[in-house]
Amino acid sequence: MATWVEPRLPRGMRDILPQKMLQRRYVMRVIENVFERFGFEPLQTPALELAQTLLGKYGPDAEKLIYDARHREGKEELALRYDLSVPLSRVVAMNPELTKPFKRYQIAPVWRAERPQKGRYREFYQCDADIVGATSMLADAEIIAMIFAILSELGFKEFVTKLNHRQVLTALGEYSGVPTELLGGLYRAIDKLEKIGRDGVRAEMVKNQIPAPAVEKILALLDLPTDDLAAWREILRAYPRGIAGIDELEQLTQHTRALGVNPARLQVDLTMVRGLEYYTGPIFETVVTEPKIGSLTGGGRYDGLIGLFSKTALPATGTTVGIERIIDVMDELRMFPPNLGKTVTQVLVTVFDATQRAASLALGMELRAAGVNTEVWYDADGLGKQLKYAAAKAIPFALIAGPDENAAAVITLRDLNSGEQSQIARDEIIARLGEKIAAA
RNA sequence: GUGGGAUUAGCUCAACGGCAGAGCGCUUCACUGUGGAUGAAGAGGUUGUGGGUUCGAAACCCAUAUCCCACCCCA
Repeated sequence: MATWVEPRLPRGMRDILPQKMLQRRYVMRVIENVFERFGFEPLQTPALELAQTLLGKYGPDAEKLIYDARHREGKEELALRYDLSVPLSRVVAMNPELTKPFKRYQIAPVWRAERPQKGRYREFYQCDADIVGATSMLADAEIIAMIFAILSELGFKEFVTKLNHRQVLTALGEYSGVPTELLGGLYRAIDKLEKIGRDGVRAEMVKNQIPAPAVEKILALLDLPTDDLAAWREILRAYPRGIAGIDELEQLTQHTRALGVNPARLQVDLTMVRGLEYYTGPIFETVVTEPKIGSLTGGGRYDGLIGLFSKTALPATGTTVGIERIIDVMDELRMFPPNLGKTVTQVLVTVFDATQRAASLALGMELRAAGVNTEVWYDADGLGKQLKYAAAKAIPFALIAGPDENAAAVITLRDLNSGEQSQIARDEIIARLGEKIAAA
C-alpha cells in the first residue's frame, strides 16, 4: 500500500455529489432544450488546447489565469481551456466547410486559476451558444431572446440584461483623448459607475493616471442618463465608430422587440464594460438584483477572433450562460421545482427473507424492463432497516411481499411520503406503480 | 496577486494555558412484517498540516494549506 494521504481537493475545485448533480442536470437540460429550440447544434472540443491557441486572445490579465497542462515528458505546450469561444474559433477555422451561419452550443468545464470565492471556482462549467458567419444584428438579438427564454424558463423574474457596444467605448476613448495604453484603466473605472458612484469613478480615473482634462470630459458624459442614445449620438457625432455602434444598438433593440423580448428587462447601459479583449461590437451582460452574485450571462460580438486562426475572417456573436451562478442563485432562492427528487430511484423492492429473494429480484427486473428506476435490497435484513434506507435516500415508494401477500397474489405498495399502504394485485403492479409515480 | 476572518467527531459548535465535550447524525437494542416518534447502550478525534514557546498547547508565536469576506477580475 502507498502511504496514507489525507483526501483533499485542489484549490477552487469540488466534487458534485448526486443530489447536487440532479439540480445541475435539470438546469443543463433546460438550457440545452432552449438552445436546440433556437436551432443550435451541440459541439464538443478537448479540455486541452495547444498553449499557442489560447495565448494572446484574452489580454494579459486574463492570460495569467490560464492553467499550464504539459505532459511530464511531452513536447507539446498544452493548456486547459479558459473559455469556449476561442476553441470554437479554432474549430470554425479548421472546418471551413461548415455551413454558415454556424450555430453551436457547448456545455463544458473551463479552468481559470482565480482566487476562489462563493460562486467563483477554478473549474466551472460554461454554457455557450454562438453564431458564426452572421453580421446581422438579428443574430445578436436572437442570442438575447434566447437568454430571456432560458432565464424565464428557469423561473427568474428579477433580472436585467445590459447592452453596450465596443465601438461606442472606443469612440468614448477617442472623444476624451485618453492615450491608448490607458484605455483599459478608463473602461474599468467607467464600469464601476453603478457600484462606486461618480466621485468613485473620478478617483479611480485619477488613480489610473487618466489626464485631468479627459477625466472632466468623461465625467460630463457620465452625467447623462446611461441609456440616452440620442444624447451620446450628438456628443460622439464626430466619431464614426461611435455612431456606427449606436446605430447597431438601435437596430439590436428593435430586433429584440420583434422577438418579443420584454423591453423593461433590456437596458442600454453605455457604462457597461466587458473585460475580454476580443469583443468588437455589441456586448451584453445579465445581472440579477436579488442575491448579489455578479453576472449570470455575458457575451457579445467578436468579429476578429476567428481571423486569428484563419485567412478568412468570420463574424461571430454569442453568449455564455453562467450555469454555476444560476445554480447557486436558484438554490439560495429555492427555485428548483418541488418534484425534482433527491434520488433517481423511484422504487425500492424489499426482500422479505431469503426465500423471497428470487421473487423480489424478478419483480425488480420486471420494473426495470418497464422503465422504472428500481433498487432491490441485497441482504436478509429486517423490513425496518430496508425502509429506513428508502427514507434516508428519499426513495418515494417501496414494495413489500411476504407470505401474506403471496397467499393473496398481491404486493404491498408503500408510499414513503404519506406512509399509506395499499395491496395491489401482482399482475397489476407495474401499471399501478406507474400511475403513482406519474402522479408524484 | 493584495488585505482580513475562520479551521476541534460525519454535521453545527463548546472548551480560551491544566483529563477534548455537547446537540444532531450514525450503529445496536426495546421491536422476529414496516422508516422519519420515544427510551437505553455504543462507536467515532494525529484538535487542517509543519515547526516553535512552555513543566504542560486545541488555546500563545511563526510558517503553510484550504474555506469564507473585501479588492482585482469574472461565469
